[in-house]
Amino acid sequence: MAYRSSDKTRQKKDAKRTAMMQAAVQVFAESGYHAATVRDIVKASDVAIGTFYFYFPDKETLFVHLYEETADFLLQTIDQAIRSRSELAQQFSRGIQAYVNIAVFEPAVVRLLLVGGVGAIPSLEIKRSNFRERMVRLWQRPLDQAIDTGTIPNQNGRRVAEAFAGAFDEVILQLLAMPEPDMEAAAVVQELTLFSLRAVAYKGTPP
Amino acid sequence: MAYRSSDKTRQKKDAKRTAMMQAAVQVFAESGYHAATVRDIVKASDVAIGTFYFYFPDKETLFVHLYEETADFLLQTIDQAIRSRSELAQQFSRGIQAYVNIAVFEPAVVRLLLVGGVGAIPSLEIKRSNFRERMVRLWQRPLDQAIDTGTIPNQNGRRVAEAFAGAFDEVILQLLAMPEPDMEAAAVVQELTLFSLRAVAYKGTPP
Amino acid sequence: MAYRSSDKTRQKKDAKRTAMMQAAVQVFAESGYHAATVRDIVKASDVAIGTFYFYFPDKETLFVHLYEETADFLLQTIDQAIRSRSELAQQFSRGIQAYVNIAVFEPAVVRLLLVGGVGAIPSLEIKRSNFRERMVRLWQRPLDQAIDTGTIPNQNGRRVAEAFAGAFDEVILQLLAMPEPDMEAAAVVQELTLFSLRAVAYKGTPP
Amino acid sequence: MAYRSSDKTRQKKDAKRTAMMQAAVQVFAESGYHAATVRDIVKASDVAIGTFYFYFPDKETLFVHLYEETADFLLQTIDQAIRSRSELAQQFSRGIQAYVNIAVFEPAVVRLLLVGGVGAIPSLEIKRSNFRERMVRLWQRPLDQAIDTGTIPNQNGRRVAEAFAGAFDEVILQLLAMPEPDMEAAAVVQELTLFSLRAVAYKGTPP
DNA sequence: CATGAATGAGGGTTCATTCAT
DNA sequence: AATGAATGAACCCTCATTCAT
Repeated sequence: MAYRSSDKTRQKKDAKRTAMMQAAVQVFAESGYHAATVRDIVKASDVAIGTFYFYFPDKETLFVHLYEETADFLLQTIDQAIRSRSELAQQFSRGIQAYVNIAVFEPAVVRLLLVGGVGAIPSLEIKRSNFRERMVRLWQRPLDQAIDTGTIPNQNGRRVAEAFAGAFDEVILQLLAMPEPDMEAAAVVQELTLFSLRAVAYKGTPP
Repeated sequence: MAYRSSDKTRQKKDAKRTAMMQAAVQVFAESGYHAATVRDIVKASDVAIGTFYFYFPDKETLFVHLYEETADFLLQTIDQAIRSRSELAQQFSRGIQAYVNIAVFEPAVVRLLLVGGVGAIPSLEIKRSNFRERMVRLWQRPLDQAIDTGTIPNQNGRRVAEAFAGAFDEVILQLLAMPEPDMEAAAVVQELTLFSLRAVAYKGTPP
Repeated sequence: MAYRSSDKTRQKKDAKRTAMMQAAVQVFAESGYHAATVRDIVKASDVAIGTFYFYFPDKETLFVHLYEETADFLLQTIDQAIRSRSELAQQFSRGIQAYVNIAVFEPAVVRLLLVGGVGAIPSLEIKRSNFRERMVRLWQRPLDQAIDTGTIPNQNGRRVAEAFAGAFDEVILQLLAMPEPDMEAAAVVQELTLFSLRAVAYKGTPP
Repeated sequence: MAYRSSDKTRQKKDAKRTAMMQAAVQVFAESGYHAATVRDIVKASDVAIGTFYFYFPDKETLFVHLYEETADFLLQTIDQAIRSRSELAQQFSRGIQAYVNIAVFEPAVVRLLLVGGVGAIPSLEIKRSNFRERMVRLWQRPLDQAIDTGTIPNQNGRRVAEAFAGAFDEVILQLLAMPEPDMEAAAVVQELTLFSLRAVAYKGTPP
């Protein structure tokens, strides 16, 4: 009694937790795991340091959680974009589009995944390689399908997918390093799409 | 006599210094900048901690210096390999070969550059983007030449070079994650070469 | 009506307060002052942390209060048992019996007094030495009387009482450390009684 | 070379370690484990906080080590005093004498053992009960011998030894609470000896 | 030159306490 | 009355760096 709990209170608490997590993503993305201090995060969230430990068990757990959540979000978003089409050229076009979109609108998400977690923690290394693996598989699936259906000539789908994963990451990171990433986004999407189609010796008409 | 003695001393000093730097490269590559402690480095060098500060001003300076030196070594080695040939296909083949070679024989060098310096230090960020920039230019030069001479169709040489840089890095990192990288090295070189030639719509005969 | 209502309220409030204090005694006895957290106490009382501070000003004050209250209870119970008899042997027998009873039925009370408050807080030190002092005096009174009446030979009543206080505490603590203290309780009472009577060179017939 | 190590340096280091441990004993004895902070200890040793961690792995380990070392010292000293004689009265006289001596000359040692470690740490609880156990056995040995040889009547040697252990502790703690413990020391020894001999119904001539 | 004892700023975390609801 | 989210002082500990020997 008293305190009509589980209604507005709970919502507010969840909102705050979410806000703190977003702030944490920014800070981790900016400085990387080690350089980012809990004090930095609470400063960015405008709360006291004790509040951090009210919402999260510790810095490491939060980071790993954020990393996984963010990885899932990125991978699922791209995956859905790819799966929304059945033609290879469309699949790449959409997938790259989705990736670039996230990079432009949520640059911290991409930075967290690509640079924030590097060399962070032993316990994260496995998550990281897991993320890389899933990223590679993301691009490998449409490739293998296209090889099966004869849309593209036979090739090492796995290795090509690795190359794509690395290529897209680098180009997107370079894009984010520019003063106005959104200006270039469309061009990047198109060029990467054509690049990838050429790289797999795709003979159909590009999108 | 005197100059010889001082010469020897100098040599000895340089030898120790070099040994410590090599140990440091290993440690930094292994753990990343923050997780690597000065104590780890001196332990690996089998000297006292004071000795470290006799040879190097501080951890950060050493790291930055190592990063630059290592970057120079990698870039120059690849660059020379590329410049040793004049035909695009050969240039890529040799360049990739050189990169893979370094990765297989000096994995710490590659790890230091690709992961050890990520999110390490603000003062390193500029060196890192510098390194990325030079890496991109490395591949862009032969591309632009080939475009100029009509060997390959017109395309955004810069962007394609970025994609290559990222692609090669990722594939090489994946190679290093395998149990016996040297077993796969030759295949990786060939596949990456073909990949890159297809990606630029090269019509000549592959090497 | 009004006074009854407020009466009920008062009763309810007191009941809750009492319940919390009992829970606190258990927690303090279990972990000691420092290791016991306010959160432990409210968890054991099944109330919110704010409620704790509604009933008690702070952790330290509660602990001191609990300590004093518990000390009073223990000392008075033993004292009454002693005063219920006029013969030395009976007095010791009854006093020891009372002490052992409390230990068996309210072990937390004994633990709180004997170990929970040790090295807890500067402000408690005086209460602790006070408790020890009263405990000593408890046993000293019948001793001095017996010396006065010639029941036992002359001796340093104070020092002997100190020895008894310490002896009883230790034996009782050892008893509480056993798996089933109540099994041994009767034997402990008898042995301690005989022990103490011998120690004061009592020549009458033991109880 | 340089630095004639393992001679003066090592001695100095050991001396400092010892000095810090003594300071730590004082601080732990004064405040108890939890209330004593590492900063208190280094302040008492007049060194920086890092120096503490150069010599000791952490607070807990040091405390446990100190506790064990101190316990061994106390128990062995008393044990030797007891074993130096073969007659019960002499054994108790000497043992008590040894205990009181330590209390007077090294009060912190006694305080650390009797109050400093109470409710400190789960990992210490076993050491504590171990210490109590050994303390009891210390007094039980001469008792059981005397019972065997018929020097004293049959009785529960274990329980009596517990009582003695508690009695001596309490009297000694009370002694240490006095303004000038050494003034009373001799009287305490004599009285406790007589007390214990009476308590076991010893009929020979007291020392 | 080389050593390693010594330093202390700063990081992660706990927990008694407050206060708006 | 009761709640529990929020606070921040203070704790333990690490590690880059210095300096007397």
